[in-house]
Amino acid sequence: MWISTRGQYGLRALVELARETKPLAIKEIAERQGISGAYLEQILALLRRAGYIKSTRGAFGGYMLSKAPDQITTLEVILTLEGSLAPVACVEDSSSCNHVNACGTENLWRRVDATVTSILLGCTVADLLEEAEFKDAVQVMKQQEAKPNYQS
Amino acid sequence: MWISTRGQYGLRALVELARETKPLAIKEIAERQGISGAYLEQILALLRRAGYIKSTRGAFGGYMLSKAPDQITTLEVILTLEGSLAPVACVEDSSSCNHVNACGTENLWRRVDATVTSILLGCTVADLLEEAEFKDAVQVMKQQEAKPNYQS
DNA sequence: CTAAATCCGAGTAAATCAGTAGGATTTATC
DNA sequence: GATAAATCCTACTGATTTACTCGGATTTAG
Repeated sequence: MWISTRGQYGLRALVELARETKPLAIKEIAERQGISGAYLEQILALLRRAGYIKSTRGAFGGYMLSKAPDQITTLEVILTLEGSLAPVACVEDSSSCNHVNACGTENLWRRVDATVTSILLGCTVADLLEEAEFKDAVQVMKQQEAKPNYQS
Repeated sequence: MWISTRGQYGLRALVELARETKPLAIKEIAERQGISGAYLEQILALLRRAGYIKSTRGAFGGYMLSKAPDQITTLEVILTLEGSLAPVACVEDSSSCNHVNACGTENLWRRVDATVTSILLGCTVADLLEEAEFKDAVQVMKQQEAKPNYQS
């Protein structure tokens, strides 16, 4: 598990915010996700300072996205919350290598890094919301199946 | 940096072993890589117990690969040393999810996991050795370029 | 016998993770 | 203006992991 809960919770919180058009309170998001509100608060603070969300203080306050969901890539969010996604240090900073022999692993790690980066760059919060809403719809369909319609 | 030095050092040690046909001592590998011998020893113990290398004890002892380099994928080595490569917990164990709403991030993390896995599965120790030897050759060529040949 | 090597278990300083705790500030509503 | 509901901010903490170090037991070539 190399994406910490900070990144996961943050991304999922953005999806929840993308569902709404009015401010959503930490407490509400935390309940939907089944996680600690105080912890989520710290994560949302990072996302706010990075400009992805804006807050309304006071009663009936909460958070809203400050950009359109399709303008927020999962890459930037994860980089904001996790710092870096490089599999090994030398992918970020090639001076961090001190081995004597030529290292055969460099290309491998660069390829891994580039691929992960490209997947996350190609996936926005809007895409995640779409997936979540599709799952919601499937869930509703299954419930209706289980409950046969006596009216027909 | 989500691949720890345990995985990196272990993989690089295997490449060193793949260069040799006789036992190579920890001390020698550690010097070539510029890392701690006592730490490397623990890593090699894991690789030995997992069956990738065999040891010869006593004077003039050391380690050798116990399989052909092209029969050892980087995936199995990294899994042995790192435990798991799943980006998030629910990719390994779907019961570890407790959120209430549908989660839009599941497919994303599964895609990342599958892609990383496939890259590592498609790269063997032989491939890493080839890259290392290519770099060695380039290094030699550069040195000869810098030192013009007065005999011609 | 000795030197060189692996084998094995214990310990450890530092960093990170996943929170908890508590108080200050802001704001809508009564 | 008081109150309740919310964000804001900083500090602390227990558990785990990381990247080692250390010491000694065992094995083996010469």
